[in-house]
Amino acid sequence: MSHTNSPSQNDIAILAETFHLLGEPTRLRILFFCLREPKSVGDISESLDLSQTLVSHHLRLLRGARLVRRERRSRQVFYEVADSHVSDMLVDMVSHVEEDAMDD
Amino acid sequence: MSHTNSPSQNDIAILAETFHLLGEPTRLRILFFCLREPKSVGDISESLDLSQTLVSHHLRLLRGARLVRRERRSRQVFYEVADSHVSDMLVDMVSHVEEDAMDD
DNA sequence: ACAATACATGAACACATGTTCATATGTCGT
DNA sequence: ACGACATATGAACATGTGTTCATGTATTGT
Repeated sequence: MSHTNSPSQNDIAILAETFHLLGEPTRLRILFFCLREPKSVGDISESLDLSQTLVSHHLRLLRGARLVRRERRSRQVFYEVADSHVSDMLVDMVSHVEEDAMDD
Repeated sequence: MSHTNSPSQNDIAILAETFHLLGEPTRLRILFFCLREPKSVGDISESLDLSQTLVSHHLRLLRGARLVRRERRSRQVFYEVADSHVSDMLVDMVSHVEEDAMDD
């Protein structure tokens, strides 16, 4: 049974909110950085060359939409892409983009 | 061979631009409306209850990112989701969202 | 050529948002 | 308890963006 009917008003809202959060280079970089394993805020900040404050702000938004998980380890806080739905989604989108790039 | 390396700087930019365009309820509604078959601007405008001007503006952005195609038929202009990459992407995202909704 | 239909474009405005600065909160070692 | 380290929060600012209004362009029929 293939899905031909249009998504509900609520689905649209959730989709839009999700896409909106993903539609920002800095946030995307953060997400891909902690796609495979949990990364500390400091690690993200240094590795991506972003201010700690900025990283925290973005992580808060991502966590609000349940795109990342939080885990405390003593003084540091580690973030990781929330679940396989999200990571699959991101990986799928990369393949789409890379395939599209070949069409030019 | 599964894809574990992070996307290039350029991929990030394209991804972000794409997600950004999708992260808007009005644009998403337009996209899903002309997902299966070409729809005229007037049809989109009436069916989704949006001003014709607004629809045109959004379609311009969507076309700029090659998310929709244009086709003239005499006086009317029809738009359709550009290709199967884009439509698959949209359909996949809907399933992700609907599956996630079950987890609550 | 003119009017009418269908769509596109540009300016303008209100509003949202990414970033920075300053500061607060939490956690560990001593 | 205190200082140091790691992260979070709030205000403020500049910039971006969705929407509307007014107007322009293209196509068809007469």
